[in-house]
Amino acid sequence: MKPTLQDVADAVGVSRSTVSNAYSRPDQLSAALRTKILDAARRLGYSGPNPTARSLRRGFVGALGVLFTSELSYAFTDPFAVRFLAGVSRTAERHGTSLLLVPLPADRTRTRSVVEDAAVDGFCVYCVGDEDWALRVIRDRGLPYVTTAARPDAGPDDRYVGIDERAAARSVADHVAALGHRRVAVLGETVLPDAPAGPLRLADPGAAPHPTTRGRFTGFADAFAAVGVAWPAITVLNATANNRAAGAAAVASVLAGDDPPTAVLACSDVLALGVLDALAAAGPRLPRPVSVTGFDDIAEAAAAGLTTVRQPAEEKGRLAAALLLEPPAAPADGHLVLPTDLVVRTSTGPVPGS
Amino acid sequence: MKPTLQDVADAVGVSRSTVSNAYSRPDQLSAALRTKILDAARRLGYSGPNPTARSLRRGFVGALGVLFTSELSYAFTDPFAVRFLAGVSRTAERHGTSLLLVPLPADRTRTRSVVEDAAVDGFCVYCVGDEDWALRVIRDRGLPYVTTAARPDAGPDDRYVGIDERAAARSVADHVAALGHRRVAVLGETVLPDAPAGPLRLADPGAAPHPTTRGRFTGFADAFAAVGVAWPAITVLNATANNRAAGAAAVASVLAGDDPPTAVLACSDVLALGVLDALAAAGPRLPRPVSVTGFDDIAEAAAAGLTTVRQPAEEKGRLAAALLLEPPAAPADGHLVLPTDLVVRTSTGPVPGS
DNA sequence: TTGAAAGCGCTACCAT
DNA sequence: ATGGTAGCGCTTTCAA
Repeated sequence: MKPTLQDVADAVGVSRSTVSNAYSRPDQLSAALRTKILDAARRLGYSGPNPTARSLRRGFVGALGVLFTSELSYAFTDPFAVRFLAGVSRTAERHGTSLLLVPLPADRTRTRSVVEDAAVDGFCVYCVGDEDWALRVIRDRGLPYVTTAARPDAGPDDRYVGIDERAAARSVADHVAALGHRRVAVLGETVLPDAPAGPLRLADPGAAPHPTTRGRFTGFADAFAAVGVAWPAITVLNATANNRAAGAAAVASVLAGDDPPTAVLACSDVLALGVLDALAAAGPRLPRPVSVTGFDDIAEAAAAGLTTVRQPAEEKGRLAAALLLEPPAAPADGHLVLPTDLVVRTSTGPVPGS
Repeated sequence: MKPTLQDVADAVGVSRSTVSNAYSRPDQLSAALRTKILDAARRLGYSGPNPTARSLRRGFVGALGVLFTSELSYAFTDPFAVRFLAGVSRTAERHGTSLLLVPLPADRTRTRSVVEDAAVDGFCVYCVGDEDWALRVIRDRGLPYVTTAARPDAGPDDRYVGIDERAAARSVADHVAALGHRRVAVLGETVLPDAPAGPLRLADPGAAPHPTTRGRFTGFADAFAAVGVAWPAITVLNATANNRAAGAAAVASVLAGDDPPTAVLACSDVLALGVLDALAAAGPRLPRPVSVTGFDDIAEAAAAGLTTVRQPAEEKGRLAAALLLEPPAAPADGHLVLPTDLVVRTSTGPVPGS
């Protein structure tokens, strides 16, 4: 049996409070007594107060939950997510706070979920897809949280650190439109639940259930509407996951068709890189070059010459954690809207023959 | 005040045990009563048992600690570390286990450390540098743990999942030696504590304090000894961190010298990529091309044409977690030695003029 | 500077 | 199927 604080107290002949103080409030007892206690502890094999018991008693844990509403391994697979986490971890480190990465089980019917059982003082929720369920649990638990995007069901206590999705998307779409592109496709991930890879009917950009996709599609639509291209004339492409292969799969059929778009605007860089892969694979069979844009500006984007919108990934993570860990950092309304930049590289060019 | 389980029990007029069962052991009470309890809970705003109290009572937490003996953000910055984590998270996910990433404070003198306070059931320790202190804490706490390398101070209970560092290093060094290289440099990170960037005196490869560096240097030495190049004839280069820039900085001075080595063998791909950067920067000033090798085979290695040793990064993480979460997975001796492969690309070639 | 008392919120065992 | 009892290991008033 592991010894407890009580055992140490007994061994030294003092009370539990004193042993507790020896660990947690060294200034509350004489140095001599403290040494004596610590020595006895070492001798008995007592390694300090039990963290769980301590948390229970104190009422807080010293850990921040990080929730990815997707497979947990996504967090380490997607370059943007990794940089976000790097930012979160930087803030956490400064505070000596641990990070609890919580896997969201595919099976939500399990009686008790990991989110309900997470011993944390708050949550950073990285929004990808359908996190409403998890957010409800977090709210019910009364835990503070920060999301990476404005939520449609946001309450007054909701904090987030995001970007102006619509304006950012518009900036890159304006660039594409200015190059003369009129036959274009937009590409998002899980545009509609359970949709297959490839073209999709979407009545209007606001019909995309996920807020991020909705915001970006709306920005794309704004830009093209301004040059006379109405939404129905735009091809909507669906990817079944946010990765390169899924991006390639999503455009495959339209690239194989006989009148492919002259530009594809993707909702993320990884999807856009997938489009570039598909283009390379289709190669000489294509009637003309296709412009491609991404979103995020991950490291790989530069190497690939991808035109994209840069958003400050690490900063987003740093601030998300700071909103929780450094309350004064939070502005009155709890929102932080970060700047974005259009980054023009070689993946976009004028419409062939225009 | 948040309601407690007791409040719900009072409201429904049952005992605490019954409410507890409603959440944790649904089969222990009638469906009707359970529904009634859950409804009352919702009405009162009770969101389920307090995770901390539950852990205290049950004696386990349902979380695995992951310890990086370095800045926590290193975990998300180094490509190899990220893939390792992806593997860990995959196993964790399968078990519905959370991952607690604990930051190791630079300041180890703080009375109580995050390692002592981490509420976890075990630890995956990613070895980089000086983790002895942290390992002692973990052992003292009596927690099971797995490291990513054999530890010199390993006890009988120590489990690890690693590779044969020495043999792996030898395989790539043999390749370099076979190409005729005799004037070579080896490059490691923090070869000696607090050493500056650049050349270093190291009496013999076994003198490197860090086990991984020691193993790899020894393998390099083996290969060159076999072709008549003794250790003292090999230049030892030190990088002050495991990243590209540090790799470049480490070789800068020897590249600027008038008799640079014909090959540089690095202990990691990121370091090797840094050497490639330095080579590119030195460019035409160099008397002859320099062969470079890495270690790990991260994604960037392929793009850069880097000759390296592949080790299964994700697998390492997956198995490390499995050793903890699936005890039967652990072989009797608690070790798992994973295979490695020499991957020859374009960064190595025959000695010029040989 | 030290100690006694009073729980933190829950679950598991054993009865009924 | 349900309830009573007895802590899990600790910290924090408060009084001495």
